[in-house]
Amino acid sequence: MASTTKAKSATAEEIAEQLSDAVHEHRLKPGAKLREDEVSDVFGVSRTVVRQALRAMAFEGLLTIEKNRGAFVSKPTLKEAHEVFQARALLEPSTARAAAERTTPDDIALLERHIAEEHDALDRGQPGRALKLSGDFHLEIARIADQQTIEQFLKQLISRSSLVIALYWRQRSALCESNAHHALVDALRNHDGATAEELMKGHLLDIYSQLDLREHDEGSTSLKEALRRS
Amino acid sequence: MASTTKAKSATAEEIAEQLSDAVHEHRLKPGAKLREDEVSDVFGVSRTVVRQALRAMAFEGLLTIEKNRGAFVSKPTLKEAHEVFQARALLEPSTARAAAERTTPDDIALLERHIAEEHDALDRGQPGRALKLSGDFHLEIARIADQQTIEQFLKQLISRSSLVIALYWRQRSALCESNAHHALVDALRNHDGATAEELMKGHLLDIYSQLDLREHDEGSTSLKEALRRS
DNA sequence: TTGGTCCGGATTGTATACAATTACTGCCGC
DNA sequence: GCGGCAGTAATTGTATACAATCCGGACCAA
Repeated sequence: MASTTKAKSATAEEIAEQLSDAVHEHRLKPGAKLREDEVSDVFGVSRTVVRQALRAMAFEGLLTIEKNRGAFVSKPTLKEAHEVFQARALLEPSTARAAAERTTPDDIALLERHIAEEHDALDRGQPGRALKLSGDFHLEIARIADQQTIEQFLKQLISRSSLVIALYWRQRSALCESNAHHALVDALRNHDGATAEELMKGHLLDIYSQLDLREHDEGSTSLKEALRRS
Repeated sequence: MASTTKAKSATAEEIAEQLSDAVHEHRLKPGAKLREDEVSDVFGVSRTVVRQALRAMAFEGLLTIEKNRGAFVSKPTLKEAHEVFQARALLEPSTARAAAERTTPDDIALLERHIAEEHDALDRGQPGRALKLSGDFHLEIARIADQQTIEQFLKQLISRSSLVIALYWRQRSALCESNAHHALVDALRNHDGATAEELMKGHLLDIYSQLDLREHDEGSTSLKEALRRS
């Protein structure tokens, strides 16, 4: 599963982060199962630590743990997909406004480096990594706003957004959001809170509108799962 | 700690819920330590299950787990206190508006029963229980709005609010919020989203303004802890 | 073939044993 | 009395052993 069989002896946080990255970059796709002793082999720790990591990820919404069955990468429903972006629409614009009033030159430099990395990843044909960086960009804004609580929620929402994108993204349109991020940085640099708020609102709507939200059959697995839950 | 030494063999979720109730009702106060084998004795399960419960509570912000030291009921800082109510101000008014459009007569009956219980608890001299019910009232509104994601966040925010209130509530003013809740129910019954939103906004500001947010020394323990972190 | 049942293997859930770390007490020197 | 130091008890962190549950295939009967 992972690129290289990694080093031994890791903490639960490190395991969770590496697995989270894999999910964010769509190397682990929704529905994939994570067996405990498989993960424990890869990371060279006991199942005890692995279970900590998996449960932590479940709490963030990345995994869904079914009792006696195991941990699976979550498959957000259409309803959950809507809810995620509704919640983001409530939290992020105000946060962007607050961030604009506190942005320092260092922050600007960091954000611009971030965008550059994002472009770089796209050029190298690593869309998964670009997507993860794009999510981190949004997180960075919450950090600048110095709102740890909201940042924490946003982390979960962005994680779930990544799953939503994996499931419902329209293939035809490439991710053209880099421009939106650049405009946001401009607003932040100018301490223009109102514009930052509006840009963020529009940016979220833009992503939202690029999702395919129609009801559709989910392939063979959904039938089995539907029966299981009967 | 608990009222009666409870029955044996409970699940992690049950343990977390009972402990959470104790925190919400201020029977477990911020700073209190929860030892693993003590809890495991009370509930008649092994430490393994207890640790699951404690970690789950830590994710919700109720507990803070310090490595090799144990789990303590969280003591939100002033900054965190502000952040909690800022986040609630972003989430709850819109949610109340959404709820107003979906409220059913059954929901109204439920909410009114809820308020009655709240008054009852106050009359019986159980302010802790009244506070918990008050928090559940807010959660109920998110449920009516059919926003599970926001409901989940709100659960955490209300938990933390309970801790904030335990630490920063001005003793002099009794909790007079019951009227606010009643007015909200009226707005919901009339499907008056705009009014519900405004009432919720005002209600949150009301609670917020009743907190004592000045900087102040935190007593003897903070010194020891400050030294520990040096 | 279809349907059902039973059994074996695989996987997760729980308890326990052990290691690592911390806190505490008592003692000593000053 | 005060501050440092050591040894021990107490507590948490991790690994492992065992129990419970689930999945899948074999087998049999209709």
